[in-house]
Amino acid sequence: MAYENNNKYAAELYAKQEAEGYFTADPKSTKEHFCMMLPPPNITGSLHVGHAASFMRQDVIARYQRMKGKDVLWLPGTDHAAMPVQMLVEKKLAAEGINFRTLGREGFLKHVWEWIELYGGEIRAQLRRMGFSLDWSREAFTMSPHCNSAVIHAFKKMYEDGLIYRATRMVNWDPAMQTSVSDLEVINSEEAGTFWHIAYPVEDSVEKIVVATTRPETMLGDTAVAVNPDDERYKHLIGKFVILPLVGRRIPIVADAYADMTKGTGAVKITPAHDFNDYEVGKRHNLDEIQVINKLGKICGGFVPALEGLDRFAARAEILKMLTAEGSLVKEAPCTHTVPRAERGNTILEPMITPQWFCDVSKLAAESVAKARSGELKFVPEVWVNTWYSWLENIQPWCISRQIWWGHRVPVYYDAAGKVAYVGDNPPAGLIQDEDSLDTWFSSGLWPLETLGWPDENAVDFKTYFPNQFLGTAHDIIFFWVARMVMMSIYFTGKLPFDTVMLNGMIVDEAGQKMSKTKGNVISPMNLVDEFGIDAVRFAICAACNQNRVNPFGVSNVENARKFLTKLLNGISFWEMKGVASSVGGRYTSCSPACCWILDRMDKMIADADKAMLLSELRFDEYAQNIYHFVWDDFCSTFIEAAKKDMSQTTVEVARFVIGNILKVLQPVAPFIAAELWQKLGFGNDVDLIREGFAEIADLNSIEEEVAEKFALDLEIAAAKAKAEGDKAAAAKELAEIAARIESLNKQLADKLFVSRAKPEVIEARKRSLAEMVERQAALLKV
RNA sequence: GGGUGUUUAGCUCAGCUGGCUAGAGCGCUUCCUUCACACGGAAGAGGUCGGGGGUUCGAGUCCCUCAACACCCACCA
Repeated sequence: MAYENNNKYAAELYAKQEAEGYFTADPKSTKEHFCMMLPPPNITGSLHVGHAASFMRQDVIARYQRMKGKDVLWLPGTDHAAMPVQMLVEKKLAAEGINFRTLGREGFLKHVWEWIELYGGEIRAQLRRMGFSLDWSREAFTMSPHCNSAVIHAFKKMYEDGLIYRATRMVNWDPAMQTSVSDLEVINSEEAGTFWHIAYPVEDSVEKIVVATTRPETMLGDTAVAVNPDDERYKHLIGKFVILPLVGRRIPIVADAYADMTKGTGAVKITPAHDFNDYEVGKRHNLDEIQVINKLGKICGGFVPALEGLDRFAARAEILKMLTAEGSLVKEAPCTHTVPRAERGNTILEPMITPQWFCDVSKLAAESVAKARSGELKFVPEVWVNTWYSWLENIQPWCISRQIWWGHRVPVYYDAAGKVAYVGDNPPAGLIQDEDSLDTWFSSGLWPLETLGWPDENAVDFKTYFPNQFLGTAHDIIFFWVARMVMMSIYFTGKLPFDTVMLNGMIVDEAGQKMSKTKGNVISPMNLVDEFGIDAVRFAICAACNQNRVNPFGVSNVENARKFLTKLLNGISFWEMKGVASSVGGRYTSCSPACCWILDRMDKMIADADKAMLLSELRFDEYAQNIYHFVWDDFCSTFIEAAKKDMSQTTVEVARFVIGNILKVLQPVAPFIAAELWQKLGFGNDVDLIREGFAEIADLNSIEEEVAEKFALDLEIAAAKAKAEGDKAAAAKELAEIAARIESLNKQLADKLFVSRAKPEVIEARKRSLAEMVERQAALLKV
């Protein structure tokens, strides 16, 4: 009998359980409440193996906590994912020959909603296929009318409190998407580039000052050359002026510590409008900020008519040609430098001074740090707390506005004069709304609040389930999401949104490589489910989820899990033949040594399962491996073999008792096969296993424990004897090993320092070990 | 430049507050269609726990140091 793909059965059971409210939380329940939020995946996305692994861990927790007698709310939902969805729909329209801007905001959004209508169902169907025990009756969406009103409420409050403000500052600008992006969305990539040395003639002098740059196109906006005040080479030039080549602008030579004497030529061109550092230098020296690259990434300002309107990179080439022609380009050298690229779309970003909305989170960040320092906010694994501190302690204002259409629109309204006239919901007529939309993470940051009915603080769900007990998510969004939720919760409620955060590692392929489409090593969890069956995939994922930053995973993991399920089915089928389905089942006090032993092992297995599921531990790999080894090694290899030699009705009933507990421990990981067996063996209806109490230990008395220990030792001795009888050479080898071991134990026990300093239990253990060795030696010598 | 993590069998990894002969899965070798299971069973090979130093009766485990790899943050002339 082999484990076969049980997806059809799984789908039916899941549908039944969903329909009958088995996953639905009950605020009225007298049970302890346990709430966690599903990190909302992109509404138009599909389930990748990273989702599967992260959500799988959460499902194991949800199912385990339910069995432990809690009222569990695991709340599902999806995220509107502003930037990716905007890009997708823009692209789709472009393929149809439509420039999305010609549609206008409302027209474009209509297409977005149609797109969501078309593709929004996939991820939800996949979450169901994975068997995740989510409370679908409470499903949320970050762009729902309710979430929109929560966002507006939040914005208004933060605006009125002065945390949100509009300012014209330098931000990272994506010329392709034509929007600002936040610092976190910038990917710094090391790339090969060129250092160009350009000579700027000093006014009224034959001297020239040579500056080095990787971005010559920005020279059109230069308003100074900076040198280090201590730089002997340039000291005499400070306060003088240079004439900017090509442009003819007269710009000062300023002294600023920013100029690094060891870098380039020691003199640096200053373009305050297109470089973050230069922007700061410009502020210090009151320099003009001259914009020479527009929002489309094209040259503007009209300083060199031949370049006007050229793309920034085409302009670079032109400028180099012109500089060469006039002899100003004195040197070029290859170099590697860091290029800021957009996380979405990979466009090279352009620093740009634009008006944007900012959120000042410095105070909230400090409180978030304090909550972690005090231990109120816990991380699993703990190491992440350091990352938490280092980011939050150096936090910068968060640019929350985006110049795209899909997303929550900034709820600020202006009068005809362009002054802010209203902020919030239901604006009076005749005002003009701000064109910007909000960073997706602004609404995601409210997720644990808005999904429970907030801002209505009297909503039943909010009162019952907030704060949540737990959050599990991938570690790469600790800043984007976790930090924002914590800060927003602290701000609006004074409470943490949850007290334990599990940051899981990333699933990589079996060679440890990040999965990517370009590498072609992506594996689809849904394909695996189709091929191997849902329970095998679930078990495999659970067993692969260790606490490392990366979790290698591949088809072989699933094959292995499938073998295990087959082993389990076969082990149970043995007992079915012995009539286990019609037996009573129970924990018998007077049973065979093998029974005592299996109950003892079972107790350890259950205790280990409970330990692995502590919220401070969360060792999913150990949870799965624990079941694996108990079933395979203890229950099948040892217990069944022993029972074959000494079968009785009592043994069958102990077996039934053990099987019942195996199914309970298995339920969180492989719920469908567990439920099917539960019903087949007559324990109850399959739908109900999820509601059973978790496995409980048999709790052997000391006499039973001794019997169990003796059984284990006898097994070992019997195996050694059997081997010795068959193979004299092996017997001799084993005897030699035992003798050596006995000698070393004797030596240690004779060591006065050891005996005086070692802990008594260690000495006891050594003595016991010695006695066992002597017993084994005696047994072998008799052969 | 700052930080974090990793380094244990051919591969992927367990080894918690130091304590019995360092483990698992896969792979490998030999044998076995034994009546639950070949998605199986039995036996076996394979490790100076990254290098060096230290603390200790005792170190894979603690401390120092060096090295390699990975990732994060900052820099971005």
